[in-house]
Amino acid sequence: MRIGELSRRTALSRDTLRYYERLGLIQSQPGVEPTNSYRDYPEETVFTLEQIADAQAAGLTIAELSVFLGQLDAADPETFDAEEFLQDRIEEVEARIERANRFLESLHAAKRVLAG
Amino acid sequence: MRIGELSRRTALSRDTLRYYERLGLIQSQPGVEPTNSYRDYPEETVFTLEQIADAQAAGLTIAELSVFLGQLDAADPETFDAEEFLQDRIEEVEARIERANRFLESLHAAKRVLAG
DNA sequence: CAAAACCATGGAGTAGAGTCAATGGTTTTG
DNA sequence: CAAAACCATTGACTCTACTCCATGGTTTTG
Repeated sequence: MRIGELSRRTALSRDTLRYYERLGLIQSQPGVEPTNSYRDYPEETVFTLEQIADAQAAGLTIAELSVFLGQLDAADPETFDAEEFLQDRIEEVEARIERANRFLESLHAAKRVLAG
Repeated sequence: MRIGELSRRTALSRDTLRYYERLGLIQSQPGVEPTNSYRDYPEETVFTLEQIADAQAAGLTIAELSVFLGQLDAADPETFDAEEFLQDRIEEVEARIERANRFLESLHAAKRVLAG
């Protein structure tokens, strides 16, 4: 699909999509028509972008995401430990969710005070 | 307490603490000694900073946090609806937590693939 | 008491994640 | 077929949340 449709379906701006593509988070192909320079995004990009949104909500940076989306095969498999990377991310995300839940409870408490 | 102790106890840099104070998230007093310009932070600041960390993990911006920490009494009570503000934050945070949990599952799945 | 550690203020600089604008082509549509 | 809608590329700009630096004064400590 073209970038316009992808933008509509993901609610992300074209600029954001191009930005993600520059960073390598998503990819596109030249498109079937050779007459223009329009790019073609595969259907699965929609799913990838959903994952990106989830990962960002979980607090990952785009650099970390790149590693995750790149199937975790970093340049040097000698120095990069994929399992360790995943374990570290898991712990960070769990900690973040805990904090978020604690804050959610504060929000509810504040609301009860207002109402009561 | 002085800023150094607060920094140690919260693991936040002095610069960050001063930054937060400039934005009004925390407050300090001139300190008992009149001979210097050292500021004194009340004990409760530690708790406030914990809340700030939680709120940030939950995805709130500092601007939103200011409203929340300011006891929700915005300038004009005619145009500002505190209950609505809280409800909106609650929904956003819940959505964020859902996304984060979904991503956490992706991390676990990736780890299983690596191991298995 | 001198060196090390601490403090304040002001302003500049940085990193991350987009966002905007200019320019110039290509499709779609009424 | 012309206007409207779409697309690509480049580079500059913005915003948020810090972080660093320079300067100069104050405490603490061996």
